[in-house]
Amino acid sequence: MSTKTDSAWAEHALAALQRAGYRRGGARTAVVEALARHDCAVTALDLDEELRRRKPAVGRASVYRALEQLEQLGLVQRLEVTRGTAGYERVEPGGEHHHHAICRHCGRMVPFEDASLERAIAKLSGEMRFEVTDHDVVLRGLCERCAN
Amino acid sequence: MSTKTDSAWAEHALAALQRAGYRRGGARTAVVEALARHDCAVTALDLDEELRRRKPAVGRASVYRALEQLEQLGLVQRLEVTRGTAGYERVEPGGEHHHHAICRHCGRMVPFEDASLERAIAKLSGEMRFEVTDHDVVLRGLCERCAN
DNA sequence: CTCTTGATGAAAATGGGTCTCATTTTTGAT
DNA sequence: ATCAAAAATGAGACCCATTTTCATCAAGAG
Repeated sequence: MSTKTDSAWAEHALAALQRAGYRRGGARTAVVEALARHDCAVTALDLDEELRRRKPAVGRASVYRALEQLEQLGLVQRLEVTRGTAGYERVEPGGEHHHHAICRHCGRMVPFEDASLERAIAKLSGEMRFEVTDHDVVLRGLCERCAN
Repeated sequence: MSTKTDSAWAEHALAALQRAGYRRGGARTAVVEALARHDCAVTALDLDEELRRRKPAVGRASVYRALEQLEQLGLVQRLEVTRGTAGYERVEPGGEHHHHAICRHCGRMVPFEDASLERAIAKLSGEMRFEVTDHDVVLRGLCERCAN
């Protein structure tokens, strides 16, 4: 969970996109680079605003398109951060990932990871008559600050 | 998971609402009864459509209001069924609940429950500096039919 | 270099979900 | 039972995240 740009992920993602048959495009690349700069879920509109003002401005449609493609390829994870708005964050190639506890009151997201949780899900996925490719766990409640 | 109306839950919910200080109201009661008739997540708009045409028609605002109040009291569980639309389903008084595997392709929801998963989440909730009141687990992938 | 096709952005369209407000019910107090 | 205060309700306007449209541009095959 460093705070600097995860250029390793960016390269990984760009390569995967090319491999998937997508052409090289400025907008999509900009979205990938922006995601590489964020350590936790970002809203599509946040990215849009962030990329709108750039030499060649990136359009909102391109942001959404890129996010969808990245999600499809398993390069980013999508989750609902507040009623009606989704957040996106990169998925590390290794497979390790975290989940989130979201405060009902202030919206703060607290990331966490837990091996036994993952184990339970993996076991379950194998036993079900359903081809599980992804999973999402969201804990809801009150964060430390809002608990009072 | 019977297919007939769960009137026990309806009574439970109505009582809880009253206990919470809400007055008796036709619209809210209608929403509770409608939820009691569904065994798995229903969309707010589905409920709206279902209740709109009734002796005293129920308005959309009332449906959303009732659902929010019910969710607040832990009587119903909310989950994102498709991009941008939430589904609601009753929570049995006992505390036992199920989660869902949602098909990326056809949207079908397959409910499931797993004790070790719940155990992992409970343990985690206790260890975190966060007051967890609810949790959501969603598995995504392809259902039996769409897997081919 | 040229052509085909994917990529892009601006703007309009969608569509859940929320808000407002005038009106009707509930319910505690009289 | 009667009343007034407060809550509940429904229609419709409104909001806002996301999607679609479409005209234009650029990437890459040949």
